[in-house]
Amino acid sequence: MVETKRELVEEFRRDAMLKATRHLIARHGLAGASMQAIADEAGVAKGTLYLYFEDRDDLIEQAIGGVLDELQALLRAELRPGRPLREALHGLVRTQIGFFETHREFLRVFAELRGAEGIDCQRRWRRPQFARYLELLQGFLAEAVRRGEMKAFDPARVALFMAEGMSSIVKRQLDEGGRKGAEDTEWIVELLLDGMYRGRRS
Amino acid sequence: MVETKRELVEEFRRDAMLKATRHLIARHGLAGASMQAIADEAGVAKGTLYLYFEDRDDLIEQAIGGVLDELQALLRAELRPGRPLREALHGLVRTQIGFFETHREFLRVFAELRGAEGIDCQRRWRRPQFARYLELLQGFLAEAVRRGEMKAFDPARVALFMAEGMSSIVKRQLDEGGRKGAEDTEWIVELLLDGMYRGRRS
Amino acid sequence: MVETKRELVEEFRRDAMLKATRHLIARHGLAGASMQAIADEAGVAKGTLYLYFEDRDDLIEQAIGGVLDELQALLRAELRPGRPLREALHGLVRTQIGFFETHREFLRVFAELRGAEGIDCQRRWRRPQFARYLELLQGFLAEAVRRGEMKAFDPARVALFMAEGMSSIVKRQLDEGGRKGAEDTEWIVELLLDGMYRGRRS
Amino acid sequence: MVETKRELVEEFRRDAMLKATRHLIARHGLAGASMQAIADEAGVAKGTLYLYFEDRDDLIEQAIGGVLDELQALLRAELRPGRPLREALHGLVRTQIGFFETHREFLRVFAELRGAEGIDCQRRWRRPQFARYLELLQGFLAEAVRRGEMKAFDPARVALFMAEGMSSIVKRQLDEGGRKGAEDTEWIVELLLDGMYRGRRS
DNA sequence: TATGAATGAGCATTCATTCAT
DNA sequence: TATGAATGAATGCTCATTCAT
Repeated sequence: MVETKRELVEEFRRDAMLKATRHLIARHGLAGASMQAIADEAGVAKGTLYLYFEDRDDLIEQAIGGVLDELQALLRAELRPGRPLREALHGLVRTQIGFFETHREFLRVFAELRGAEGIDCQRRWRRPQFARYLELLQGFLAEAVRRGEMKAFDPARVALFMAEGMSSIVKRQLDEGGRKGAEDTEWIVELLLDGMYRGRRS
Repeated sequence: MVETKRELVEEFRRDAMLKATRHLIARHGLAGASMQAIADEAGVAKGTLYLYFEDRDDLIEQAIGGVLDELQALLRAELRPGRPLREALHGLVRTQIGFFETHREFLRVFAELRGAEGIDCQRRWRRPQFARYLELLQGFLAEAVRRGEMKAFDPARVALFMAEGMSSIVKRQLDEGGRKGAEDTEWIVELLLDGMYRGRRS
Repeated sequence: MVETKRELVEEFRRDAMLKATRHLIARHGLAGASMQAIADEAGVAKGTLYLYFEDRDDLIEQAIGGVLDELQALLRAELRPGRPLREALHGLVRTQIGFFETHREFLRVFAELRGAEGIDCQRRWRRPQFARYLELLQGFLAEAVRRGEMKAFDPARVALFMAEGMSSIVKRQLDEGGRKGAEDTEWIVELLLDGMYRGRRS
Repeated sequence: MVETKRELVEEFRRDAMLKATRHLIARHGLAGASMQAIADEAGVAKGTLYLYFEDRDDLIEQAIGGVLDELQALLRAELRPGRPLREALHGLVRTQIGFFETHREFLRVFAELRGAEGIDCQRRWRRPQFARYLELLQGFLAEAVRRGEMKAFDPARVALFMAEGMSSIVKRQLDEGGRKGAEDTEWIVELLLDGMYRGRRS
């Protein structure tokens, strides 16, 4: 029982540090999240951060990873195998938009993560988070192609295209203060499924 | 005449600095472009950089801006008013892919720029470059909507969506060493115009 | 009785801490004996160290002092007043070499202690341990001079000279893994008593 | 000419830093010679140290190395091959004592260097300086043995013994403020050559 | 005008010490 | 009494910016 209490306190502080980290990254970018700044924001001493996390990379990895894991789980539910493409896509877009509306602080990280993809990644954590997200989406699209519900586009490429396009929209929406998640969901799904062309089917 | 000569020399050095900056950013990222590294690469002294540019941000802004201006001009030619949507889109995608194939060094910056969009502009340069690019595209789409060639989607949103999706594809393509610009152009245009859906027109 | 029992326990823990300290110093040098490392090695909490010792300096002083006291006692037995110089010197060298062969871990500290001798005693513990050791030796030599068995060299100087020379030999011997204590004893005694010169008595 | 002036200034500052380093080591030990402390003592900014030296190790190595090289050269002159043992030894002791009387700040470093010999040398510079000094002495002794002027003691061991004994004497002398270099030279040479024993030749 | 030596604030990280439990 | 989480000063090092030459 005593142990539980202590653990609660620890969990609380740990969360405060992770939250502070995300907050700072959201406001000032990865570079702006210095250990001192994080400590100040979290209301602890600099040294305390090192009691909870290995080093800066570890702290940032966990701050980012936790949230992305959550998103991952939500999307996995929407993209369950066999679901009709249109329906699944609708769920995907709606979920992702909703997620970022609650974690708006997180869009910047997401963007920086994508930006750093692929080149000269000395930061060990940058890679896998976004990659796992893409694989999920790609897997679903591949199945849709097999089912004949989707054109024979390369699922990996389309997944990337969608992910980027979509999150840029959410980001812009939130930057502008709007909250038109429902509307956005509609046109994005239509654009992706049926295209923007009004003319005769080409 | 003497004045002109001096100006030529100045322009030459200025260009050397901008080129060095772009080169370094391309190879080592924004963080790798330290003032010392830029000065060395450009063959000038560190202090000289401050005679031509306000500070590091200014230098980087101009280094990036120059290239984006070039791209801007190319795209403006493709998106000339009245051009059929499909044709213009084709040209847009092809041009942009081709541009980044020649300036592959530049994709990283592009990504980082987009990542930083909109939040906390201590970095004052991040904003306008990408915005101008979008406005161009958005203008063309608006006209397509007016002409009735495109569905009544918000041109600003679609422009953003397209731009992000497309550049992420190019980035990935180049990261992987591939050179399938022509193929990519085709499916991207088809996806955007007609959607990925294989079923009956919805 | 209860009190005695408690005292025993305390003494036991105290010893564990001192032993841990010596162990760490031996393996990783003074700098490697951090409070955390000592606490871990001793199986107590960091805070507990401060219940038994004033601060780090105090702990280290006592850890070192204990061993030196032991050596001191051994040497005192060898240097008992009136013993013939050659015999006593032999005993001294043999004892000291033997001591360090069993406490090899300790030579490093010994060396660091001597290095720090005499200057700027922010480290208050460095001084007295080695000094006491010297006084013992010096006292014996003074007597040998009085007895006319030794030349009228300043006993304090000779004591120092001997002590340093000797322990450097042991240190080197052990560093190299050798175990030639007996041999070393012989030549050191001969060098000190009769010199290295081979020619006629000068 | 202009170049010469600049070089002079640089050499001057460089020397100030090296001197400050030695001074601090002498007063507070190696650990007390932090980059900030050295910078303050030398009257420069912390960053300036890194313009002249690779890193802390480099700075300390050079501060120590330069002086030891000088000593090395002096001793080499005294120990020239073929010189009679007594004469050479006299020169050696006198020179070394004199050297430390002018570089008294240096004795502490010397002692710490010897202390750190042989075990767990992560500091790359600690080793070679003292070793080279010993090899010089050892070489001379080996020759004296070959010539039959010295007893068949192991020259390496005797060199070590002498070096340590001697420098401890100088150190003590200087710590106490005395300046009895001449006297010390005499008894040390006699002790080493003929021993301390007053009785009949043994 | 051009230089590059000098600066010092800032960074991530360590560790002796304190103190609420 | 014993604990170990929390602290924060200190460390080695980097780099954008300044300024005497």
